[in-house]
Amino acid sequence: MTRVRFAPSPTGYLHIGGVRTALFNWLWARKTKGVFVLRIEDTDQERSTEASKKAILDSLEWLGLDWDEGPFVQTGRLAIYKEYAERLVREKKAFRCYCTKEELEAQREELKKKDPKAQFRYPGTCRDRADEPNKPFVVRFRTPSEGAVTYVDKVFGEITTPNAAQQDFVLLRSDGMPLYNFGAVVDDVSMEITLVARGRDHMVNTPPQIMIYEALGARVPEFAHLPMMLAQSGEKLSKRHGAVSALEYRDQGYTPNAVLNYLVRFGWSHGDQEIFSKDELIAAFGWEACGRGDGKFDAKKFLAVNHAHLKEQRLVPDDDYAKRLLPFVEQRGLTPTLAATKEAVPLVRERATTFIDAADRLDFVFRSDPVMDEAATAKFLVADAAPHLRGLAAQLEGMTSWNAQAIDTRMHDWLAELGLEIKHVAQPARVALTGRTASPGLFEVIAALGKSETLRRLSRGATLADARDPGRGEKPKA
RNA sequence: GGCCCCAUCGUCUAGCGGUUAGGACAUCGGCCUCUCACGCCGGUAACAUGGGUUCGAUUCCCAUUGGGGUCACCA
Repeated sequence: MTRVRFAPSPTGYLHIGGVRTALFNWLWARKTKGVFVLRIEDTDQERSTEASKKAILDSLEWLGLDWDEGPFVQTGRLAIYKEYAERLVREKKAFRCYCTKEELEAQREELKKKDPKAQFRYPGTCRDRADEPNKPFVVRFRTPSEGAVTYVDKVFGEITTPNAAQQDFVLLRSDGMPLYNFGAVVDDVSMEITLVARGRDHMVNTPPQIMIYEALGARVPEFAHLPMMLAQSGEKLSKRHGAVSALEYRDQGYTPNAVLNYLVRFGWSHGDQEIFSKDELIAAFGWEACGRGDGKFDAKKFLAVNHAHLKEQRLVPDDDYAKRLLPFVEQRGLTPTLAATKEAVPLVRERATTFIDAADRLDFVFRSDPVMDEAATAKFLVADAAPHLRGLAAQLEGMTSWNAQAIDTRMHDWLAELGLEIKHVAQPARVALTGRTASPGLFEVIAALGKSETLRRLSRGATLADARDPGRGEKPKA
């Protein structure tokens, strides 16, 4: 049984790099019908906050990365780390170190003075020191200076690191808190994790962690490291490069599966396929198709992927679309029903790149008096246009069946009689109905607004047009 | 600096010894067209460098260069 985990520390919002790590774990769990464990690594008391923890849970929930066990919280498991640490001390695989922070710091400074390039290594002063009651201590791992650790990474292949690169690293702080490597290993052992997938920035932690597994007599899990996602500049991706928090994308009107789709294609590929539903992702996912090179985040492609999802009924069905769109419409002070929202979705299906964009494009539908764009009004609601708008209204008034196709036919018949082309009336009508020069198709707009509302807006547009001199589009309103 | 890792269009990537080096985003033309989009057609654009191995290297090996990660009582 596969058991994987996502173990963020609650020291801020959930970063999209973190989402990617969670996603790869989640996909592997779902693909193998295994278990996805959520663990909160909150042993850094200074930086951990309850708000961050909530942001992480909210993010995962929004993204649909559901966990099967947890969330487990490390600060709730301190007794376990202590017990494991004591066991290692008893077995002489670890030892108590009574050196103070200041002493270590002084030694570091001393070394730096002699050779600025030399790296500080714990001198081993306490390795065989007798216990000293009532004196604070940390527990350090007794690292062998010879030999090497080798493991086979699921994406990077065989990795060998000499033990000489390691020192007697700290397992337990003097306040009883486990350090990352120790806490993670103890938890992964007791939660029976079979594969650890995480960012490449953790690759250096793997050898010492394997040492701990072996000292504990525990089975070493498999490891899979993911290449880094960097900013366009090549630096680490952070707030100054734009939106990096998962919830920001929610608030910008992205649909969760598109976020997952973009992130999964970053460092993983499946032939030429770019767009995936969640189920397709689960079916296609595998470590062998993961790349090893770091990459740069591309906001434009991300947007394009979101657009691709919003376009397809298959990926975002009308019901789902309407449910996610509605809050953005409400943000504009409008309160259509969910049903009305759903009816409007086809108008923007192929146009909207985000739900915010969709809400903007549909503003005229849900607002009884559409916001009239100044330039559009000045250009198209001119005196020449008034008769066309009234003529169109007259045609529509007589219609019995109200749908885009019928409206299309009726309008073209009418225009043919007059010897006009649609382009002569389309823009004035569009501005009268939507307030803008750009909108969904005119017949669809008319069909969506309904007869009485269409007639009302056309009449109002004609009135506005009357107020202008013929052929002089620049006149201000009276 | 030590240790570890990486290297195909601007970006994400396909390629797993022999290809006109493919796709997507972006970009530039064009078509479609009631606007905006969608869609369609086409263009520009990449194997970091130097050595090997091989009949033949983008592909395998080694260097160089470049980039990244990490060196805490953070995670």
